[in-house]
Amino acid sequence: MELSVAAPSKITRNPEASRAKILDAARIEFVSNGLNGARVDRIAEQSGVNKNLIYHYFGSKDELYLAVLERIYTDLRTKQQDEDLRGLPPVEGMKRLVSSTFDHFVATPDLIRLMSIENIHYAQHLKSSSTIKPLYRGLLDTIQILLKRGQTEGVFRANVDAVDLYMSISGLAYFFLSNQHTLSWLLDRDLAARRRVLKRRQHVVEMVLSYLTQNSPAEADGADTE
Amino acid sequence: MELSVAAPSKITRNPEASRAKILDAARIEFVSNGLNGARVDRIAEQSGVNKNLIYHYFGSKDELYLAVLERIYTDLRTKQQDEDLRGLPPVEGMKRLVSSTFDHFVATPDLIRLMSIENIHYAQHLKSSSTIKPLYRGLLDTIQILLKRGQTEGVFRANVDAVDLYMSISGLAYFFLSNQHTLSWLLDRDLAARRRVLKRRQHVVEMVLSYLTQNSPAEADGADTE
DNA sequence: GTCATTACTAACTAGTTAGTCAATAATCTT
DNA sequence: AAGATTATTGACTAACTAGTTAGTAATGAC
Repeated sequence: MELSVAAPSKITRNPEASRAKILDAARIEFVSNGLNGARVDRIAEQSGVNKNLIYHYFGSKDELYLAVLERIYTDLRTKQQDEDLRGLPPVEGMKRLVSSTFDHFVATPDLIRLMSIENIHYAQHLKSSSTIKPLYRGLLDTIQILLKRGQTEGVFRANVDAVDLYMSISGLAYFFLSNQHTLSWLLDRDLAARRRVLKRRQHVVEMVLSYLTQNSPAEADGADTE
Repeated sequence: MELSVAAPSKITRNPEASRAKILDAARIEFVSNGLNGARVDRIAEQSGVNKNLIYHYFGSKDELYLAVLERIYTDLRTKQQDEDLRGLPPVEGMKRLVSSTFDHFVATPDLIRLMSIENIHYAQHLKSSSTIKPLYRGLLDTIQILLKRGQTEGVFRANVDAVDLYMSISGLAYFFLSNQHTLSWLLDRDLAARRRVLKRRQHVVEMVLSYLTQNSPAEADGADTE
């Protein structure tokens, strides 16, 4: 059918290419339709391979979904080179950490959607993955290092929990993106518009930094110092 | 089969009770399994009515889902009596707004999950609802009123957008709850534990308030004053 | 070159699932 | 009390869908 110009061999069989095509099509299918909405037949059709090849390589729909999940999480933590930030002055380092987290979320809508989908399923697939969890250690360490140094230098407030801070940095960016469809409708704003996104980025950085750089108030209601 | 003691009439037919039973079962089913994972047969079984009665009252699975969605959104905005806060001193009013938003999210996990589910579906059902959207106007007005007065009194920073602030208040609480399953696993913490939740509440209030009460820095990178 | 392995395909199946049909009976209308 | 309407049911169906069976052909091992 197709007259190939050069291409030495590998015309009839190509396991790596097939695997990759399946994974790419699966990612699109799962991200667009969720786990239950995704159709194995559609993945086969879109990737141009026979359906049974999917089962040959991945075993089941759920295992294929897990493969997609592992890949996107690994990509996140590989690209997010936060170790570089550890040497920077604390304020500068935090600013960069917040904005790069925000930027990566914006650049990878698939990640946001898969995280939501996975939480709808009570993280049951993630929990069966051995590769994803270790990726998070480094990020928390980076936060901890910047936090400590900022506190020693007296520019950051005391008693900040690294995990809480991580959740706030992520949450401020995440919600805006994960819920943009409901929010855009309810608030009468196109949150996907470029200038909205940039404005939001600015807002998020400012919020995190003002929290960190303000002296912690002693009189916060109901809080006993742990 | 069942010997009823008193109960005057209404044994054989009871449209309102049937509708309510269907809606209750549907809520549990959609919240637990998502839109695609939910089964109409299971809703019929759990509510104890014949499946066709569901179609008689609600028309289709999607319309039933919308009915569940409308009800939970309406409940949120009915219980969230933010109008009361408008008369309070700005700092106090904001503190209460943040903590009551947080508390309502914590108290209504179904709402969080339905919001996530709806966003996975690109808010297509919400957009076909006429009842939900108007509910949000009042909340934004409350934020705007408190914001303005705080700025006039000189306790809040200038140039805060009410929509951005709303998204931050919600986002800080929402992410922690909506993604608690992945986060608990990845961060090695039981985020559902009572003391974690209380600590998080404290953290969120402090973050929003420090942002509001700190003077806005002029030197924020890349931001031209609009 | 033979044999085991691996890549790949077409056709099939058993189970599910949203939605319907056809009917009965309770309640409302007049 | 007759007739229309509405609540309620059990049985059915057409379409779908994850996974399988049984096979062919290319590649690698020796």
